[in-house]
Amino acid sequence: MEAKDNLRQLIQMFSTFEENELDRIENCFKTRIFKKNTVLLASDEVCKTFYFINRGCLRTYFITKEGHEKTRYIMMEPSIGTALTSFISQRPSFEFIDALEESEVLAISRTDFYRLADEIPAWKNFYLKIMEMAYSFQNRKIESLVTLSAKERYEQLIRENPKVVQRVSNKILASYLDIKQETLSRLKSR
Amino acid sequence: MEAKDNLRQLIQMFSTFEENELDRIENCFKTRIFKKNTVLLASDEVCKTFYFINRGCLRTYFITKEGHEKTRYIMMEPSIGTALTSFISQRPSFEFIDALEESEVLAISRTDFYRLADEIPAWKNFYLKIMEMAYSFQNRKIESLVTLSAKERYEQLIRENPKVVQRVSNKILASYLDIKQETLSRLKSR
DNA sequence: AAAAAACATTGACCTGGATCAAAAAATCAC
DNA sequence: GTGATTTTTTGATCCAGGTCAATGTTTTTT
Repeated sequence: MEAKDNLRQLIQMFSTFEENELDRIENCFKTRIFKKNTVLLASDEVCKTFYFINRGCLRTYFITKEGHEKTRYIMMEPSIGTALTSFISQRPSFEFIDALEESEVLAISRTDFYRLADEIPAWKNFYLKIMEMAYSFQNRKIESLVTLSAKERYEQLIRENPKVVQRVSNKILASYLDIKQETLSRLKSR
Repeated sequence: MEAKDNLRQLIQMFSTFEENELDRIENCFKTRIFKKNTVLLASDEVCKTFYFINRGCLRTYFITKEGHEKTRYIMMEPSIGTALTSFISQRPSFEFIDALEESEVLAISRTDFYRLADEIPAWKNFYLKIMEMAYSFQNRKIESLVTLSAKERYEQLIRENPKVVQRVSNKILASYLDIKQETLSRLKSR
């Protein structure tokens, strides 16, 4: 099956698995399809699912007390992710997850995810790698926020993630870059 | 020995160890004392050490192309840390580590750190917990940067980490909060 | 304890990006 | 396909926090 093959391929980039471990892991994932704009996790809910995106695009974001959306992370196929803070702590999430396009994902429950971590050492390494990457990603984001202008952040995104710029609306891109939609529009015309 | 007892106490807050494991771990750490302003890691060096701060205060920071310091993290006793991105990847660090006060630390080499992770499951869990915490911390920092004003970030720091505000110079605090020293000075007088 | 260096404060001024408002263009729903 | 909703663009204005410069104050060095 197409989606599960893609999953196998991706997780093997992070850690080394036996065939039977891959079978075991694969069986924990269930296919789900979400229509555009579906909310997979609302704020105040506890995040109990980890996603592999096989087709489409999800994002995590939160809403400020002034009512503005701030996008933390955009997941475009093939990739993985979830509302990590809540997934880890099992406290209510301040983040939302929603689908920016119709998306086909493979989902694993937190219970299964952690069971795998206890029972398959390579899966614990996989988890560790994910955390390392997530950390580095956030670190990089802070670096961009504190050293680059709005325009430079936009140019960096075009350079490093042109697919996202092509497929995602300016409204969402702006919220990802932490600038206003109006500003982004002006940046592009300059 | 005082410092090593403090180390034992701290790591047991993250994971559960046997006595003999603790002995083993403890033996990997060497005591070092750094004078104020000592640079423990310069940018472009590869970070090969992880620190437990038993007394004093270290920080990680980087320098922008305009020559401004940006402080990422302040470690005040008792705590742990290092220039994580380089420590993980073993690529040259863009971050520096230096001592904000005369500090007594226990240091473990990356080689020993990873050997322990392979040989003591509880240490791998410890590492995972650290990564989870580091991730959450960075996430929180981004949230503060994108939702709070300079004044609100300063007030949050006073609220959540008053010790740091007392012991660290305004120059460093400002670079931690991503504001200018002059602005911080004005905030305080308002 | 004096000189030097680093740090903190205060003032005047400037600017990148936000805000508010309204029109134009694209997308969606039936 | 057409009306409704959402997104994008453009204009006018504002302001938090930066910059530059000068003066105090504290810390370090000798």
